[in-house]
Amino acid sequence: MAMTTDARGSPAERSRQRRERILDAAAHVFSRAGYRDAAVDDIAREAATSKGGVYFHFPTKESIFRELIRSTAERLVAKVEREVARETDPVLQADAAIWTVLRTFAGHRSMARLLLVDALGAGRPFRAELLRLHERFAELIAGYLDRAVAEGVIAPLDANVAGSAWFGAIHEVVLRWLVADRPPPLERAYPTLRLLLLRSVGVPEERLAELPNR
Amino acid sequence: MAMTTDARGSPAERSRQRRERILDAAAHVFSRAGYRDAAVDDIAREAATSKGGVYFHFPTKESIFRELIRSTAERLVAKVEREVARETDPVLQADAAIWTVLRTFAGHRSMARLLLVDALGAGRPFRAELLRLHERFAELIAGYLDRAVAEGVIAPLDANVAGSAWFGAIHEVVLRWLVADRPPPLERAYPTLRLLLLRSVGVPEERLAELPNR
DNA sequence: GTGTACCGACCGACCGGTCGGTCGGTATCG
DNA sequence: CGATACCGACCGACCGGTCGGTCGGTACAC
Repeated sequence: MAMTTDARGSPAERSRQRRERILDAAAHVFSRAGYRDAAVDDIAREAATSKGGVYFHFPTKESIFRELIRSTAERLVAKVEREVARETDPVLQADAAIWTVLRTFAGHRSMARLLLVDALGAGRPFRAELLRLHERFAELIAGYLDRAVAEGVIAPLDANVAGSAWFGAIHEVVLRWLVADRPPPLERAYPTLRLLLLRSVGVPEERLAELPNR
Repeated sequence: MAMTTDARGSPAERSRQRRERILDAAAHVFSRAGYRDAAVDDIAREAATSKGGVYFHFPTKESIFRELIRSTAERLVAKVEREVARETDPVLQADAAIWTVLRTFAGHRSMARLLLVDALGAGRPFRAELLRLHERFAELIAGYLDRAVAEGVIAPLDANVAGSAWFGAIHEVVLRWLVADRPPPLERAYPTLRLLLLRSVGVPEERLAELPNR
């Protein structure tokens, strides 16, 4: 009845799956131990393969981590942009972005750990990459704010600083949730955070009153 | 005329100076290479002493770093509290805190690097310590906000979330300044940041108009 | 004043462990 | 019989920490 081996699919397919298994294991190990303290041997063990097996699929330890970060961030950005695109009003777009980020992180705690915590302990090159990621999010936000200014919804402001500040505020709130012992649901911070952020750029109180409930 | 040796002061005094020299060198090396990549030999070389000399004054590499972080943070918190105490109005207090932090970091770039960037790459125990530091600052801010609420200057809000958000916003703006190639003066972000933060908690526009110029 | 005993400060060769990466080999499949 | 995938023993760089030893003072006796 049950197959005696799990040798399903073509060789190419099996190889792809193995690669994926290694990536999954790596995500696990990295977010448990941090980049430096995660040994390739640990990843190999958790992926039920060997160090040689890992190095067959990836040239370096660093490349595993990079790929993990890149694809994770990619998915998040895409998700945010998709949700934002469903709205046309800049205020609602900003709100949707905040909500999507919080909700996604809330549902993927270890992914969040990887992206926000571990990547920092990984040495120079990663920090640079991570900071570019920060920048990317900050610019995403700055873009929405600029459009809000252009449409006259809010008064002009330095969108770069505001983008960084928004990103930093969200980042820190998520970080606190990540490192707390038994944290309340992340979503609970949403109403306060949304109010703070929207008010900070001068969205008028009337607009704030008519925001959707979540 | 000039002394032929630089052997000034009592032995005890010389020892204290040496210790200080090592601490200075460590700050340098740590903020250049990050904790993990900073070898004790490097610190020794930069302090014009030897590894053994370093280990005479400090029990472990970790202890050097801890002392550096602790004393630096201590000084900053004390400075902020001193500046805040010169004001009585909660809004002006918050403004003074923001200004003090920005101005201090602006004047001590490598110190800021140490505190905000390197400490993160230093492994588990430091991250914990660093996060307690975040918490401390966030609570400092939350305290001011609570008082502002109590005095009826702003409407009630979740001061914990707001404290984290404020801290995160400031943190990120400073971080961006730290890692930029040739950044504009950090103080230039101050007007925007101050406006964002104070508005975010609902300080009325009239109050914002009467803030001091810097 | 000077010999002597002592001590804190400092030196740097060395040890031991860790870990990323390599390489010669083997198994499995088409 | 090749090629692809995989294995795991091994290498070597690196680095925190140790330890036996040196050296410049200082105190004190005489």
